[in-house]
Amino acid sequence: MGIKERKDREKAEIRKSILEAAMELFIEEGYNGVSIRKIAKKIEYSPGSIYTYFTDKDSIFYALHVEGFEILYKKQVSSQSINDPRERLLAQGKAYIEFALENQEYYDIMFIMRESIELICRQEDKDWTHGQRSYDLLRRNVSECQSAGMFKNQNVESVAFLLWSIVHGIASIIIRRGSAMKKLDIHDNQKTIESALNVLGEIIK
Amino acid sequence: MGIKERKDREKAEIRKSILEAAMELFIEEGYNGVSIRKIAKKIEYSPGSIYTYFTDKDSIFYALHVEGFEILYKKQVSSQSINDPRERLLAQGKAYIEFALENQEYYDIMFIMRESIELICRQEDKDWTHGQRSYDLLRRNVSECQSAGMFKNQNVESVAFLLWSIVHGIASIIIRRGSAMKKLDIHDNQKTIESALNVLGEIIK
DNA sequence: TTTAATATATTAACATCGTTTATTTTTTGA
DNA sequence: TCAAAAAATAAACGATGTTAATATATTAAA
Repeated sequence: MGIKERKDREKAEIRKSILEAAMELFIEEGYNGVSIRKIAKKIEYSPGSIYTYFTDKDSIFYALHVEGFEILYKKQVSSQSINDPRERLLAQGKAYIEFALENQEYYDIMFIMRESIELICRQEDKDWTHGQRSYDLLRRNVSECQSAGMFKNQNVESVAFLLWSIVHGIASIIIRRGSAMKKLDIHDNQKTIESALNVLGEIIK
Repeated sequence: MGIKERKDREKAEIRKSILEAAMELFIEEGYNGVSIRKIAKKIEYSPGSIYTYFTDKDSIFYALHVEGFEILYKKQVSSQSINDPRERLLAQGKAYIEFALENQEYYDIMFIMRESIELICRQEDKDWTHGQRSYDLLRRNVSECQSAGMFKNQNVESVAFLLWSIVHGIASIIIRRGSAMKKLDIHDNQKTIESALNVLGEIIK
């Protein structure tokens, strides 16, 4: 029964090439550059064929959103090896922002864009499978920090939400307002992030 | 010379009605619900007429963005009356988030949306006049907190950027991921924000 | 008041978009 | 080899932003 397997493999390959083409167009030409017709032209298929692999345009972005969470989670896990809970938490924050800046388009799709997020709500029955896994990691780290004496008299949920807000805030401002920041006397993103995280490190005790 | 004035007034009124129609459509039907043709129908003009008042669709969103900053700045100024610098800073943060949640569509246009922000970069010669004013207020407050002994050994710019990131993070997560949050065991936005700000208040010393 | 100039409004067209349907081509399994 | 199934296509639909040619008001000067 190797034939069906090859078939599946081929289907998966075409699917992948659609996602690759979509991502390339998104990087090169922005959101408006991503059209079914352009994707089709890029992979040398007819526009209609795309609908054999994806139900609509939004679901292409949804698939990219899933890809993005895979990358993020791997990165997060690899920063989990640190023993000290406080250091581990800070490293996770750093990894999150690093991911966001190294994969700005993925981050946009995963956390900022209207289009993909609207679909997620439908697609996942208002659940949020992929984000959940990453968020659970954060919660666990916060909880372990608390066991180590940090965040006294604080709710784990509140702290986790606040920390996520902080790193998301930093990442999304830089992604969306990078050029405006230059006029706020913020010139070096890398340095700004570092010092912001330093302030955060000083502050979190 | 009252004629020219009346003329200008009339022009301004039509302009305003375009913006009102655009905002209504945005609130009622989301971004895709805002089209030149629908705006035109709503104000009983032909689609082409819109272009007498705005160069393109993006510049309509740009105008809304400017409106939004007017509202935000007023709100921020009114929370400036508090004497204690630390309390004033916290109040400003609260006012910021309050504005964001009470005017989610404005906030979206001002800080999250791709379309309007892309234009801002062109329109304002990569400057950011309207945000600048609000950001200066934040900087001043941070600076005065520092004079009062807070944020020792910290850079004003870094602290300001971090604080902006925090409130922006909270606001934008709730606006974009409100439904997903329910699945993260976050049910009451208002309570979450309050306790997140409480943690922040505890943390900031 | 009439007329020329100007500002505003409209219509119709263009290219593009996402998506669907009917049709054709290709591939599969017996 | 051939019927059935799957995949790919072309053509069409309605909708979009925008523009150019045209028509209609409105204004300022004669």
